Amino acid sequence: MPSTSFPVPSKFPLGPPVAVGGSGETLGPSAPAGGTMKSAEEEHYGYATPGLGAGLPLSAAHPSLPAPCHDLQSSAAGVSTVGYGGAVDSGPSGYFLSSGGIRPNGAPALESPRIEITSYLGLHHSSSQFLHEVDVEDVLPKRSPSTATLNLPSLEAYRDPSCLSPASSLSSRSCNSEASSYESSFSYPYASPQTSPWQSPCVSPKTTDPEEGFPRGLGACGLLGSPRHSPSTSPRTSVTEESWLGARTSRPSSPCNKRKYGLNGRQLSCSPHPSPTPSPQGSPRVSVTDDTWLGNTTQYTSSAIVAAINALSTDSSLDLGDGVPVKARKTTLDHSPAVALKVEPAGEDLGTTPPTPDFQPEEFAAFQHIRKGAFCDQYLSVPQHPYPWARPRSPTSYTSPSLPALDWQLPSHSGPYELRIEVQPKSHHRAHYETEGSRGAVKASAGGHPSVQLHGYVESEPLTLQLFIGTADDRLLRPHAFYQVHRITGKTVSTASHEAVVCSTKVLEIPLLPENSMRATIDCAGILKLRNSDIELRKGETDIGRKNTRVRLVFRVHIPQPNGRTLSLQVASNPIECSQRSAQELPLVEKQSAASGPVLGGKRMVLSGHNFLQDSKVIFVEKAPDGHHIWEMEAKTEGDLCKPNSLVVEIPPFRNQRITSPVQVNFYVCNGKRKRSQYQHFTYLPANVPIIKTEPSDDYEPALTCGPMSQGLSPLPKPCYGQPLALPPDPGACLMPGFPSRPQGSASPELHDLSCAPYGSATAGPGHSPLGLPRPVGGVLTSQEAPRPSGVPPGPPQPPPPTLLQPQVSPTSSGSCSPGRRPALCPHSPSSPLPPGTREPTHLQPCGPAHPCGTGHQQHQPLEVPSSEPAAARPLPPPEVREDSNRSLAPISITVKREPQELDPLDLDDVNEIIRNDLSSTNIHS
DNA sequence: CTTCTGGAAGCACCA
DNA sequence: ACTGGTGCTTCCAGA
Repeated sequence: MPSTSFPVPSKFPLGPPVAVGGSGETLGPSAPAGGTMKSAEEEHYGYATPGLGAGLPLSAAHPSLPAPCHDLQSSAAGVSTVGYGGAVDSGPSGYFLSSGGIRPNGAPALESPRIEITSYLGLHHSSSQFLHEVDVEDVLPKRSPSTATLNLPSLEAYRDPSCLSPASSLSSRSCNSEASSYESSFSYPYASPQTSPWQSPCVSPKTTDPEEGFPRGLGACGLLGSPRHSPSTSPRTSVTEESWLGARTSRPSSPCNKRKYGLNGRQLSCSPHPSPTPSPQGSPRVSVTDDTWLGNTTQYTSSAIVAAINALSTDSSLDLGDGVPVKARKTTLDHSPAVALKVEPAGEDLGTTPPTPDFQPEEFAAFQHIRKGAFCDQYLSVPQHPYPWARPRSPTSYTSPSLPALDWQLPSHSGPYELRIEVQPKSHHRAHYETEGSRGAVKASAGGHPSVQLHGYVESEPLTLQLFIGTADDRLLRPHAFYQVHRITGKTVSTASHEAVVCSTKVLEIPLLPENSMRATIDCAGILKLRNSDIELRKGETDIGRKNTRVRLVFRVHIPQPNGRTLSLQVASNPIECSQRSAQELPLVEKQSAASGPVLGGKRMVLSGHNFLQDSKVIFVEKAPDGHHIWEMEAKTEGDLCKPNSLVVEIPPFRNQRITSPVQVNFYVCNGKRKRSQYQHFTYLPANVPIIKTEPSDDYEPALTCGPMSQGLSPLPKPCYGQPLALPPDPGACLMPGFPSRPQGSASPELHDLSCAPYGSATAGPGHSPLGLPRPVGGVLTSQEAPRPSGVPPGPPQPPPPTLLQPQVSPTSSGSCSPGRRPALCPHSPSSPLPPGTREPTHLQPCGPAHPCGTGHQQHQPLEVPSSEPAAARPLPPPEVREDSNRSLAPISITVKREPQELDPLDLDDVNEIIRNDLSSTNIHS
């Protein structure tokens, strides 16, 4: 493990800043050793950690918001502060406020003690949890300062101890542990309190911890964010807190019983104890649970209530909040109880997290520590880890503070820079469970390993490439709740890496060195599968794990800018099927020869992928915003040409030959009742599409639906959500420091729109997620929030008033963590499937406010507001953008271009009428 | 001996 | 309520 520590530390610019602040402080207090290291780091970096913490401000605002993560992110953004060091901007205050109680003090306060409470498995009840939280908060303050840093880590570690034991593979554990510790500190920023807990655990325990930690952590973000709805049910409901805990516990327990629902349900998790099996873990989990519990219980009172309310108000939010948030929140909230309450309502998650933000890193750390510590403590109190590597890490960890939340959609290129995946990973990679040994690093389809390169960077300063496991569904890209990146070490691994935890999401940090042309070979990243039962129980988790087995590798790089800001770029790989069974049976479309075609159909399209059968069927589907299928048509396939890896289909004519603007539909390959590929995007172009289309709006709509996805070629073009590339809502997002960009007015409105539409539809239809964002409390957010959000689409179904919007936005951002919330921005590329990676802000277009952005699912898509993005982001990207570019700029026009091909010069008049009708209709709908 | 894998058994859930 | 098909996890065993 330690080995991992690379020399790099210094190299990673980011790390230092972030980590430093939080970690350093925290460490110092609690663990001498660790502390020292961190402190050292901090010194080097000189961040203002505290300030950074401030970055969080947003979060504070968000409090209401659900996702802690968001908070973090948002906060960062909001703060705009300095990139790394970030200053804090006013944000902090905001945070505090928002956090309400959060106050720094409070936050830290988390009372580790509470942890003890943990015991309370029985608590199940949320109420109890809240209570805990409260307590914690109270406690925190006290400790926060001193203990916080070090202690937490230690605590966590200790807690995790349980984890430790459990853990299985060294690599992971070791990594985790190490990383985790650091991470935790770092993470704060991002992660909100939530994170912390996780992290801490992870960290400390070293080995095992990691896993546990992640899951939990994941839960926070992932849960929130993701919501898959899909499947249906979502277990999580009840448990939020518990779930977190449970999750943790459960794993360990795995042995025991997996899921007994009864068990799970609650306590069982507690069962975590049970988990013990996993030995270490068991306890750890327990602890965790405890934590959660505690948190819950304590805070419960107020927060619980609030949460409940919130939940009611906003579904998605709720979940989020519920999940991890609770604790986190609580903790954070704790700081300011009153506030907390408020927050919670809004978005639990947010609230929680945010609070943290406020606090200085230290505080966060404290929180985390506390939590962790609490948990851990109770269980184990092991000394923290050695920090040897700690320092090194710290550099890496930097990210946290002001960096954009992991669920933020960021562009892959901006100005002269472009982050590109030179070698895509294989479409299948069997993830390993914690109970199994590692299944190795993700490989490239052609052998070797994926590789990523940052183009356009001419500085001599090394950067850190972040890697985390993201979702691959139609929705916006976000950390995957059920999968975590797993650090692979060993003789076969040539790339140095270090694990960090951000918002409960494990992030692998890999050095990008100028001497290597800023290129990194990803041979150190495996994929860990978390048990569905563990994750679904999380408070905030809305996604379900069943059949949610596709992921994408998400790479990020944060480039310091002369103006003190940080430009963040992100690119996501093609989807990777991680299920053994699915990989063997489900058809997978990796590429399609055409992303769009005339409404008349008749053209052939070649699909390449896996598991195609002679009798495979290709079904084209048009979905309404609410998710209903408006039209379904089986395409003719050429059996003769069908091969396991390729399928030739004849594009069927669209139901409406008179469309005036491109219409995005989906199609999938079906090998049987339950053996369907993911939806792929396809855009029907008007037969005549004269350029008439003038109205962007029209175009947009269509585009929205799918557009984004197209970027890449990605096989998966998922519909709207596509996330793939989504852009960041705002470019600004990209820039860490000042989120100023965000503020950009226009954006916000748009966002709102998006959010509204998307969310609404999203939720409605597919069911997904929970977008519901809490509205948050817009008020709460205040200015701070506004900034950040830009990217994020607001969750709320309906757009709030302008003012609110911003706030919401921010919340959303914060919410990013939360599933529902994710930003809606989407690139417009209409149909074309964008590669995941690509996304540019610019590309994004705002969806009409009203529009449901596209089809139901797509709604999420949002739109983006290019303008909103900060200059940095904005810079359009270089040509590379590809499809996106087209989209981006003028979605409409672009579309138009396409159309021409097929269009006939038909009757413009008719066309115009149609357009008008469409518009009017759309407006109405909207 | 450890790690990486492929295969599959068992159990629980979904239709 | 029952049953078959699926999907998720855990185990086993070979390389």
